[in-house]
Amino acid sequence: MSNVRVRFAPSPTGFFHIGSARTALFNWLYARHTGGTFILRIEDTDRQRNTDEALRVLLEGMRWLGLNWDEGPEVGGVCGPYFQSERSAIYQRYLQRLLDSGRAYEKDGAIWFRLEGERYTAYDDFKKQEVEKVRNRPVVIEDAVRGRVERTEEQDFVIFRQNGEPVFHFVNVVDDIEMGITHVIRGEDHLSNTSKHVELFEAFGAPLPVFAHIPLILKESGPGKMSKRDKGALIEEYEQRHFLPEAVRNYLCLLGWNPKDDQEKMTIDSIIESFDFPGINKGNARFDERKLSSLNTAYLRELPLESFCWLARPILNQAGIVAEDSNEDYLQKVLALCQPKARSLETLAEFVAYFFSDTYEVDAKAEKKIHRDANWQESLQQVIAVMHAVEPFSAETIGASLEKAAAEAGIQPFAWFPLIRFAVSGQSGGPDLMPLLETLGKECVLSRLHGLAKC
RNA sequence: CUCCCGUUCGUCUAGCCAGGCCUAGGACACUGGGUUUUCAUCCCAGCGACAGGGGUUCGAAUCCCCUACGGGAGGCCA
Repeated sequence: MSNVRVRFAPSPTGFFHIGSARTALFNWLYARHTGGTFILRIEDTDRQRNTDEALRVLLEGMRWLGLNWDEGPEVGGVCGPYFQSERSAIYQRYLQRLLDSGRAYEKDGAIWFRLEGERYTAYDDFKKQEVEKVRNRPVVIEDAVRGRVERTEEQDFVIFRQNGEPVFHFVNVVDDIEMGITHVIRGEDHLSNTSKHVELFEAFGAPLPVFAHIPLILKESGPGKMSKRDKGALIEEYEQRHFLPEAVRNYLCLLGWNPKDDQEKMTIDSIIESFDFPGINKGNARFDERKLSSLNTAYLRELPLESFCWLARPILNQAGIVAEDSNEDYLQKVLALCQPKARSLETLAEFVAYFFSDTYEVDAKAEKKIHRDANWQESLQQVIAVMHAVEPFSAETIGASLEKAAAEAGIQPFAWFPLIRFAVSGQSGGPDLMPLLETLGKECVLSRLHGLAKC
């Protein structure tokens, strides 16, 4: 156990943003890498939007990604409470220290932090007004990701609002001091705030934590960082779309960090082992769902069949494809056939639909392809004749019969495959054809072949 | 407007700190082949980038400066 203490300090907003999730992930990884402590602290100083539901979404998202916390809500810890709304007494104590040392003062009913330095007034083109500024010494931030960063804070800032509530900068620093946070890992959008925070740490005479500002996640298309309204911005979305959490987590690791050895699909243990600040990039990373999907497919394919079935069953039930009390053996057989071919759990229902019902989508492209062969009707009749004769109706016997018939007709047996597949599934792709036919059964196969012949 | 950060294939990135090993490597996507009786995997190949300009140097993707572009911050939001 090292003395590293990191924290993820989200404000419950009702959704779990992918950028927040990645910040949580990096903190968690660093804690696990160093054998330190990962703390979850809820920054609920804000108004009405902090509801129980908002907290639930957050905690569920954390659990879904497998980010367990060592101190925080539900698990407690020595530095509690872990909700800022319950820490008022601590903030009052710290405020008193600043008041006593003359580093805080009241103005307009709010309490301000006083910077040290020579005061003057200047016109602020952003605020479009005259403001008091301070000729202050620059704050030096030794950032673990970006190196030395200098920034000068030049205006006093509010630390307690008129309504008596402390503001983010104040509570954030106080809690980090109180909780013994050693490393502050957060998004680059906080880099500019860091000078305020350093001023506060110093005013309290507290040692500075190591700061590590990680790059932001940019939206997939268009300018700017990912915002909650963008597609793919919320962790809940991936859960609902049945992405595998290991895949999402793996992808998130790669957004702004890499192990520098060309590895991409990695176990979480190997990521924990190699995760460190030098591997974190400085430039922002653009989100790319295609890459996430390819990772997701890779994870899906290597799931044990048992796990695959366990995940697939409720999805198919919910989609109305498979009844709750359906034939277990048949379902197992279908899923075993489909796992190596399916791209995602999200699309699994449509992928397997034709196994469970005679009404299923017909792929227009596949149909066009079939019709392109002028003799397709004739071929279909030949296939029907073959299928009629197959007994027993097993993958091996069907294959052998087709091969024999094809040889007699002087063609390659696989020339019929796309036609057969389309006739029984309406698709151009899918599981291995022979086992597929065996699984559907003779009656169903013949009926569908005849069905297509009538068209 | 001010301040801070960044900039290698379409995207994620390796290389940059310790300049020559870079005709810039990998992955996703895309295209074309091959394996597979179909489908999918898999394999091979192709496509494709050092933002621009100056400097330092025998030599720069790598060091320095400028410009451009991108991102962030500048709330009694977090």
